[in-house]
Amino acid sequence: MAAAAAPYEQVMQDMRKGRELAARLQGLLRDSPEAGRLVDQILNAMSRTIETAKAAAAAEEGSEGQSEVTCAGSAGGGGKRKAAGGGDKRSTCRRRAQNSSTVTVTIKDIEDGHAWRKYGQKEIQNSKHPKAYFRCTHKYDQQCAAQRQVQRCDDDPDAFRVTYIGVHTCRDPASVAPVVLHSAGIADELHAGSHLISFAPNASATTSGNTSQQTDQKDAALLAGLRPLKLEAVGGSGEQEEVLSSLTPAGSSAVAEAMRNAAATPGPDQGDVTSGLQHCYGDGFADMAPFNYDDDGTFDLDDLVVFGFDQGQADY
DNA sequence: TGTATTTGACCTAC
DNA sequence: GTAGGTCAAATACA
Repeated sequence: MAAAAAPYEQVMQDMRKGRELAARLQGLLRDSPEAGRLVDQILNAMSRTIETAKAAAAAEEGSEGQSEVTCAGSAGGGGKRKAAGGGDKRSTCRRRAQNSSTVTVTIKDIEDGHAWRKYGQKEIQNSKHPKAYFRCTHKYDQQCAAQRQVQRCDDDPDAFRVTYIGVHTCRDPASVAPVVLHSAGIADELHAGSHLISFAPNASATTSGNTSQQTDQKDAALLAGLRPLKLEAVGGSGEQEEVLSSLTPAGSSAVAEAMRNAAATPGPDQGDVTSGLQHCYGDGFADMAPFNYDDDGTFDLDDLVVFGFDQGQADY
């Protein structure tokens, strides 16, 4: 327990900073591009917070130290699964509700500026809507263990219940913002590998061919007011009611455009921006809740609903 | 042609 | 035994 004291201090420090930044952001969000920079700072602070918390939790957990959700490289190469031998490699990897930070939030817009790759979808018992499973696009090239599960709310079709598992450790070239973090003191504390959201309209100064090409086109679609999230209603057969797909790195710039064109676009005006925060804050705040972050510890980002949280060490 | 998504099957936790 | 989570071949798309 003594070992957790230092991380706890760090946690509290970061969270206070997050709250302060959030308060500032509220005032700026309306029409200032500086909101973008603040968002970036908040994301990084939260990311650090979560990592610190995880470290503390791991220390307490002792031997249960592995906090990542998945085993890197277990599926990267390919090869048939019915694999031979007998020993299933995944048996050690696949755990339900693993000991990693797991946060569930309810948001209206699931766009969060990260590149997600859908790897599965499942009908869930007692739920009208299927649950979609996403992992970070950079799971294999950067060993980023972040995952999320998205399910449309039964009672509010406009809302999504998003479960974030793990924290991004990747540095998405399509998401890295050309935003200069020049705020005194703050930028220095930010470290590489944390969340970065681009608020630049053309963040396609990337060299990875696949994303640049697709990003351009999806940005174009986004500029036309479309969301990167595609919802396909599949009525009739009743097999699936909807499919969540196509979250792309382009989303980050979509947010920027949504901000810029908020007045002119009938779409999700600032909601897009706050929704990015929603998950961010949901991640951070909910994660920190067990650390007694604050009595009334709300960020006043009113759209955020912390639906619930599970500590990584929760017994399952 | 390369990449992302879909989807059925498989595997594990409960 | 069932439900949830993941894999990977097939397919779609840009």
